[in-house]
Amino acid sequence: MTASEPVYSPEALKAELNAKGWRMTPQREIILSTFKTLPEGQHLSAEDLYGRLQEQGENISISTIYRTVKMMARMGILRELELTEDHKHYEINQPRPHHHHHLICMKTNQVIEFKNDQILTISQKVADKYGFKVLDYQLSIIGVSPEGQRSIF
Amino acid sequence: MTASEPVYSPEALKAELNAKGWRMTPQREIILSTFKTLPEGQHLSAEDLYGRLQEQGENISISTIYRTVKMMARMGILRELELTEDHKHYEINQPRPHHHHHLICMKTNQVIEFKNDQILTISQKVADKYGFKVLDYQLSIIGVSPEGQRSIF
DNA sequence: ATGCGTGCAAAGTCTTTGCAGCTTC
DNA sequence: GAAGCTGCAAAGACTTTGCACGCAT
Repeated sequence: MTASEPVYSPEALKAELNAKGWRMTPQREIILSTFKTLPEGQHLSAEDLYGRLQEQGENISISTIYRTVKMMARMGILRELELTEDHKHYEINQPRPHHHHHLICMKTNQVIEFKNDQILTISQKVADKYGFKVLDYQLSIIGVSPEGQRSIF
Repeated sequence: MTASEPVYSPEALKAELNAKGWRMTPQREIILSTFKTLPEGQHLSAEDLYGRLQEQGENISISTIYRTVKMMARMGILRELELTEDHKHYEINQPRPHHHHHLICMKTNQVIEFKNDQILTISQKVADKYGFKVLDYQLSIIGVSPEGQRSIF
């Protein structure tokens, strides 16, 4: 998937998995669907997703969750976000105009999303120069929020 | 430190630490100096740094290294990089024109640096809008390199 | 029928923390 | 002198892996 193709349907996922000799499973479909219905701006860690599915009565093991989100990130379906905390977060990888970036406060862990069209252009130009296929592009601005600036430490 | 101030000297580090009631130590000076003399484009994980210091006969414990790089990242002296591997890398946080970004191959873990002046402008505009003080800004383009594209998986 | 995927539990990797003694201010 | 800092070892958090069984193709 390039940055400007539509979000995956279950059928598209199945087709791509099968093309690689892999398989569609109920677990993979549930996980994809969970991310697709997540409100914009929400992102889940593996544990978040596990808890959420448990609440819904879906018993998908934590191993499968880790395996699946990593696979989907490698396919470009999910974005792997490194916010300030010590674990990864995932969210659906949406094309413009939904694609966004993150402004992160190092002190409070606050995360603000923002959009900017120039970044796609810059990213594609750089990727083209080196012959890379783009899966995702993220501008992360790391700083200190107004609240964070009020504390000395 | 904002994105356009000069790189830290030992004296500047000491001054800033003291202002917060903290202290300068030989370990902190050695670690700062190691990053400052690192060739552009090199970045070290905590273990890398530990090994490198061991080779030089500097016995700084791994705990101190973790504590120090995290502290320096929070101060804006080091950039914390999340490449594709499962641990963080650190490098000195340099102002323009040395500031750069990363193009990362998800399959081969290859990392290419690139520079782009627009990104500073964009970042400062976004940060200003929300009243954030900028410590670092990183555009990470995640994709697949030409070599990576040749393998099916 | 084949062999990929899942769940479980165990192991692994990276990172953090409690504490006693040392060092800096 | 007071308080932060280090080193050590132990613990902690997150993630991966081996294996047997089940399920998609």
